Amino acid sequence: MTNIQDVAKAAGVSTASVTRYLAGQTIRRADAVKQAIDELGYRPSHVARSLKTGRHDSIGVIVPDISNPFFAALVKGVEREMRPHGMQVILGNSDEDAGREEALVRELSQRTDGIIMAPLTENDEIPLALMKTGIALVFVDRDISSGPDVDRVLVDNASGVRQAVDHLVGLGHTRIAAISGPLDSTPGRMRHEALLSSFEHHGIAADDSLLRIGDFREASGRAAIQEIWAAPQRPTAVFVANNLMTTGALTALMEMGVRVPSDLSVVGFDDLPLAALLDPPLTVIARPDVDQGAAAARLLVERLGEPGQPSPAPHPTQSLVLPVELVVRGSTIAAPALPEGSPA
Amino acid sequence: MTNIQDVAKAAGVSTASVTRYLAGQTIRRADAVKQAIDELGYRPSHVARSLKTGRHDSIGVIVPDISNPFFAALVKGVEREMRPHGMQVILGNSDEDAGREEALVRELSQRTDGIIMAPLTENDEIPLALMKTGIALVFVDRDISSGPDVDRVLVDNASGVRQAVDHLVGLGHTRIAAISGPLDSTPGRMRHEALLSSFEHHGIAADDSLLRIGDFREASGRAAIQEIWAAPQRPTAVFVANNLMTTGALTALMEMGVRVPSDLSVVGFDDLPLAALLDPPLTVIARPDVDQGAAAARLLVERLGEPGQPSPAPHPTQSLVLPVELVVRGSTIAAPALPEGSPA
DNA sequence: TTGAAAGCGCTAACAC
DNA sequence: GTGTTAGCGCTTTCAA
Repeated sequence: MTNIQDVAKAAGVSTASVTRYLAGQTIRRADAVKQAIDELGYRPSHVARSLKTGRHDSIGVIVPDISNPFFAALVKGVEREMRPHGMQVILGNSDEDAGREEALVRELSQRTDGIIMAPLTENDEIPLALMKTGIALVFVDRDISSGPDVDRVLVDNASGVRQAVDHLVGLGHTRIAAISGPLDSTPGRMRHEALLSSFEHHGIAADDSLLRIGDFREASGRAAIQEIWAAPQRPTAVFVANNLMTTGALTALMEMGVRVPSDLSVVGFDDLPLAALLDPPLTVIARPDVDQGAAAARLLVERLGEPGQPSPAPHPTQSLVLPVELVVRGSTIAAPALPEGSPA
Repeated sequence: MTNIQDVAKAAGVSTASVTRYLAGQTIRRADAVKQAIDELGYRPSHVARSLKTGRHDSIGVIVPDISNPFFAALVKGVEREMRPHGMQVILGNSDEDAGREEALVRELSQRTDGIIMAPLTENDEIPLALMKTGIALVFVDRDISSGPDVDRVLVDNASGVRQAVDHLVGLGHTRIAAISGPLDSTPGRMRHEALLSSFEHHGIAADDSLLRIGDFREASGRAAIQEIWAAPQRPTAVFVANNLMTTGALTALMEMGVRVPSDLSVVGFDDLPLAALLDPPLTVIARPDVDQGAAAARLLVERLGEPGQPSPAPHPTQSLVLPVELVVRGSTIAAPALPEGSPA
């Protein structure tokens, strides 16, 4: 590879002048340098530059599952926001694996100026270690319980669950099942807690045989709904705490011959790309995905500044909570008439 | 940050010995070095190491659209295959934008030892430039017309289209519409060519009013099906060349009140995560996604070798063509009885 | 086995 | 505005 010395020699200047030219400063022999660069096909070594400056002009995004459309959209939001700032976005997919998350953090913290991540669990200690290295950090979608001093973007999980439960109760449902996410993750815990408090608010008794905890993956949604449907008293509606588990639950229901919504109303957290095309179209709590990523990217840019510019002054961390929205489609209908002898 | 000198000093050895320890060689004062590393929390600088060795122990994957489930799955396959080899996977999403693809290639070629990519078009010159830098390269899913000397993994597009057309013809369809992909991309061109030759093989006249070219994105599927449905003689079946356009077409059909499959049979290329849950369940050509990524990763590993090991001897490039498979679900049924006066 | 020292390619004082 | 030069942190000859 041709290096800066070759260019300097060819242009008859010092390497310092080439650097200055590259940095956009005005130098006398700019044309000669430009020509030398073009002719030699010179590309500055990113590695050498990083070693010298300690900057990388890139950021990392670490998500638990890139094949979850929510995270794919989130990443898109980050990229769109970062593009005009001249920062490369490097993506890491931890595949819901703590070991892999750690490897990614270790790796990306050496190649980037800042990291946007959705920690696997609230007890995740990996981000703590990261913060000590001084790299800029933004949590998105998920939080950790200790170490509050980080920028973060979350959605209003509690409000979403409340809207879902209100909607079902408004349709006359009282036997409501739920498939929650892992209680050691922020969205899992917040949604589950909001569910219980919504039940309480509406005077609905929490029936353990109708409450299941999954792991946010498709298979756990399948298993959970099968158990729920085997309960002594079946529910008339079910709330599922994320998109993948909803998919699993719907598949299992179809296989079991349970008709949605006549046998069972279904409302899911997270919109799905094809939710409107499903049979029936799915009622969901939709939350911002692209926007959530973009918001996280903006927080990071505020902290890092633009490439080539001096870093902005440190400022207090920010917590953003984005609103969510109930989208009523066809998978929720009024509860069937109460069987004889039921309480009002 | 603590560096190798600090460790060497603390352990009372030279930096060379620390390097040797890190490389797994046996040195006399190994314990002291280990202790110094632990106490100081030393992490070798990846940047400095890369500058010196020219290796990165990581690979890049560049896809046109990470929110396309096909590419998300492909990336997953790459990561799963790479993990045991100790190589980090860095992901780039070009968002179907040539400028962004170029930026990613420029960036990742400086941070990785090899790149797996799906070039945007067959005329894409970016990979050619990349090959000149000597970095290892594997094409996946898409190819470029010039510069054949690259490892590649494709799927049997022609066979897939043939299976789809055979299936429709077998159901009695003769007025078959098609929404093809961009003719300057490998899958777009191959599928379109296979379509025309399948038509010819079955004696079906290609009707321009039923043939549309999209861009593999959802909106173009919507627009195309609307145009097709406005044709003087409507089709009884449509073939759509990828998943996103299929989604768009189905949405538009629903909005137009066209019933699938009674009004129109639909077969799509690419399976969808929710294809079985759609109304009706979608008949598709399913192709390997995770496996395609894993295969590409394997080719790259064969070329690069393991981190820390000497590189394997160069060997001829390989081209893999993976089989695809027709999955018949509910969106294709027998063609309606011919209107009076039609030819047999 | 070990240490000294050169140098990967670049940037940023510093002196002119 | 320009050139000289030290040095970012590491690996790798080379001699011992």
